[in-house]
Amino acid sequence: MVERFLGQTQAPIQTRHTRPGQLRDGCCRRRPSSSTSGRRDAAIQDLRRGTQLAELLRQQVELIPEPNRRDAAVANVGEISMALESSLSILQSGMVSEVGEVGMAAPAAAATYSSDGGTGVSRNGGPVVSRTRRVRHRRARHGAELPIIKEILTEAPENDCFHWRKYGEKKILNDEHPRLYYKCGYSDDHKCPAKKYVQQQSNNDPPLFMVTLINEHTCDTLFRDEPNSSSASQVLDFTKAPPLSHPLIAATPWLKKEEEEESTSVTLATTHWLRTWAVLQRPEHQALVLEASQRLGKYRRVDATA
DNA sequence: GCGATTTGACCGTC
DNA sequence: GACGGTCAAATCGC
Repeated sequence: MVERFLGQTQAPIQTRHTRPGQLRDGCCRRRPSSSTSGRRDAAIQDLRRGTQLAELLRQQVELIPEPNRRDAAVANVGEISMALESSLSILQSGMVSEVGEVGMAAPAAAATYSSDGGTGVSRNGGPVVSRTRRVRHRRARHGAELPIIKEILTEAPENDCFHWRKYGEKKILNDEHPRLYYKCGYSDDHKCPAKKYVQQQSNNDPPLFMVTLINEHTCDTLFRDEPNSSSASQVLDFTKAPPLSHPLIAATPWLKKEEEEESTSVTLATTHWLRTWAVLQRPEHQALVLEASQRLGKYRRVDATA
């Protein structure tokens, strides 16, 4: 029996437990729709397909024998997955609330949370109302503002492919759940400044967590090869990804200016996906993409004959 | 034995 | 003084 992917609910894809071959039949390209909701649905379908492909790619890069390059590649694919899931959240919520500065190296930019106590929407479509809370400016010990890279509402706060070490836990005033403090597992070895705070936001099943990421990782760049290295091809580098105005976006017919105000979230979400896709199209990544495609084709044939 | 986690104390900011 | 963030000793688990 061929399981349908598009017919699944909007529950998040549990990438950690997805095995090779689980990519569902039916995730073929959507047809552009003239309506805004149709375009939104189409974008959601594409993003889901992208998430499946990212998982497939992750399984491929995990076969890289060299631990350092493998970890860096897995981390980058994790960023892809986070970008896609964030984009899905945007589309399913119909609202966008960007927090902080987002660099090209971290395409999972958009969050479904506003730090002023606004509302978000869970990935299964239900509204998430965050309590009004006092938000203090986060400052480093010596008074400097901590750069918040992004805030993400997620059901899987651990699922970002980075190695974190917990260093504290604190009961926060007027919050039911404690805040957990993590720093990069390489903070000592490589002086990586990345940190993240995780706080449960709801008692839903599964619960939702607000993840606040502080500082960019520098540890993964240490693992990257030099530009002239012949072995650099298996490391995805988002710093070279095309800008938002890339022709790929302009060439997407269902993102024309009409109904612009309603298509903003579609555009943003699709931008993340197009950027991801454009990176994967780069020649140095073609070997991985080709292998993933071949495996995908094999699994589809298995599904089709099942 | 070693690395990760826990948790109370401490520190800086407001 | 209250609060959030971090430290570091104690503890846990493999």
